[in-house]
Amino acid sequence: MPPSPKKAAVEVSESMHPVHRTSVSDDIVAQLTDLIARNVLKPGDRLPPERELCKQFGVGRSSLREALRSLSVMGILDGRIGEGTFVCDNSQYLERALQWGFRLDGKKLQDLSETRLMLESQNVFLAAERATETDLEAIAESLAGMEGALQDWERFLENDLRFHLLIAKATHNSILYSLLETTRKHLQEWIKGSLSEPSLAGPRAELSLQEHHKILAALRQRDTEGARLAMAAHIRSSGEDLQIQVGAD
Amino acid sequence: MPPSPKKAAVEVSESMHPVHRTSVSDDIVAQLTDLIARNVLKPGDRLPPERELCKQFGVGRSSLREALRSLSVMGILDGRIGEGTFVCDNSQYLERALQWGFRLDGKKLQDLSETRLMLESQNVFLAAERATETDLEAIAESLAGMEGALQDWERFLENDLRFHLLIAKATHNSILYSLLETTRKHLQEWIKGSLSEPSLAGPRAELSLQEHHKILAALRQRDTEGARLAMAAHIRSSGEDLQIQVGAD
DNA sequence: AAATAGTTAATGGTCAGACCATCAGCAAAT
DNA sequence: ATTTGCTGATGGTCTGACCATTAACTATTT
Repeated sequence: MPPSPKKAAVEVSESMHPVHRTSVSDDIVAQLTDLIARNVLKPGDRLPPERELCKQFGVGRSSLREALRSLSVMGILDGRIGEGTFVCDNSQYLERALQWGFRLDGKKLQDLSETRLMLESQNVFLAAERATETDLEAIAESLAGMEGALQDWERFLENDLRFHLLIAKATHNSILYSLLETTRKHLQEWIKGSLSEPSLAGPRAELSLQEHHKILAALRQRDTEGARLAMAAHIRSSGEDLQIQVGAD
Repeated sequence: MPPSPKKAAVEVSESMHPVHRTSVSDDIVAQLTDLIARNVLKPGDRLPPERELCKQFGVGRSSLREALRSLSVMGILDGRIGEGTFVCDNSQYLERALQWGFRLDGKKLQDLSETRLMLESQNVFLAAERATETDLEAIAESLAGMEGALQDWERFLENDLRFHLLIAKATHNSILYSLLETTRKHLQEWIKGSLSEPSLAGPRAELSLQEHHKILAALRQRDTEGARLAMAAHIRSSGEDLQIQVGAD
């Protein structure tokens, strides 16, 4: 043996790099998602039976099922006993993904409402430019629904939500719509969880209605800046109101 | 047998509702995500061995593994051979989820860049209010990095990206940061795919530098509106430039 | 002929057991 | 004190079996 007391190991880091240990099911997930992303597998399509996919991929059924199940959990595939496995026709992948993210990432309430403020402001700005007559009609309808539900808090809120989502839809930008929808939903759930009583009676509802009318008016006039300001004011006002209720808890 | 030729089936839809057949692995996924969302399982924690979890849940190993694997694919769990299964310490669940969403949801390029414009504008606005001295220093450093890499296109872009992400970070709003980061990354990949040559030599880089300097100056002066305008102008300008290159394809 | 009931094959869902690959920890050897 | 080799624990994979449900077909009844 060489008597050298301290022999440094050969340094060959340049010529070799860590091996990539890719698990079988991860590989299958990657392949399938690729097929879906490239639209080779279209929503509604039926995959071959599991036992046959096993042969095609050359893997055991467990590994294959781990991959399929992963995609099912994410809302991308849908397996039905006796029928087969299908690609979900929802195509709302971004929304689903966002829900998972919000659910697990314990975000601060302030960050959430800040994000919402930005989204709503920008959405109404774009909507003022792009809303079609049909869009405006639908928005007006939801506002009418609010007016007709001053005594029914549940229905009032429902139409309130519809009003805002219809505006987002009127941007004709599906990303902005998805972002606002999930942000709002998550925020609403958060509130529901920490607010025992909906309360919020007469005067607040009247004010809210007034604010919504202002927004719709700006939209109709294609007043982008005015719409943005009206929306920001509305959200700030309702936010303050909420603050009071939560704070008084 | 009753001789009635046409006996209508009993209508009891009111008193019975479709049974909820919940698959075993879905149940486990729900339980585990709940534990994580409620912080009972903290990032870095190690789960019991699979064979023991099987007993605790009272399920077979396949079903359990389908659940664990689903969470692994989503970047929530991390299984290491010989060591165990751990809760990912990333805690960037929202980012991961967004990546999945963007990957599968074939979004229009215009929607993406529009979303990016909004995020960057709003982020720089908030950053002008909230950036700490450390934040500003880091941003200035990345700008210096750009200046020192006028000949190295790769490094220039790298510092460019860093500049924008540091601004997003300076908002101290993790949601806005995640949204911008994933949107940008996805956009960049999209571009890389449809752009063979990076080209874009001297004059464009100089202009870009100038715009970045304006943004930083506005940030330093806490000029929220100025920062927003500078950023919007910058993105529009670089967007037009990109349009030319892609269009000239 | 039409509606109903029963049968069968296909398919996803679950379980059990086995084996492999890899890692941490420890003991033995140098 | 460092290296080497062993061992048990653990995730990863495969196989085969059985169950539950569905659709399609067949036989029966009306």
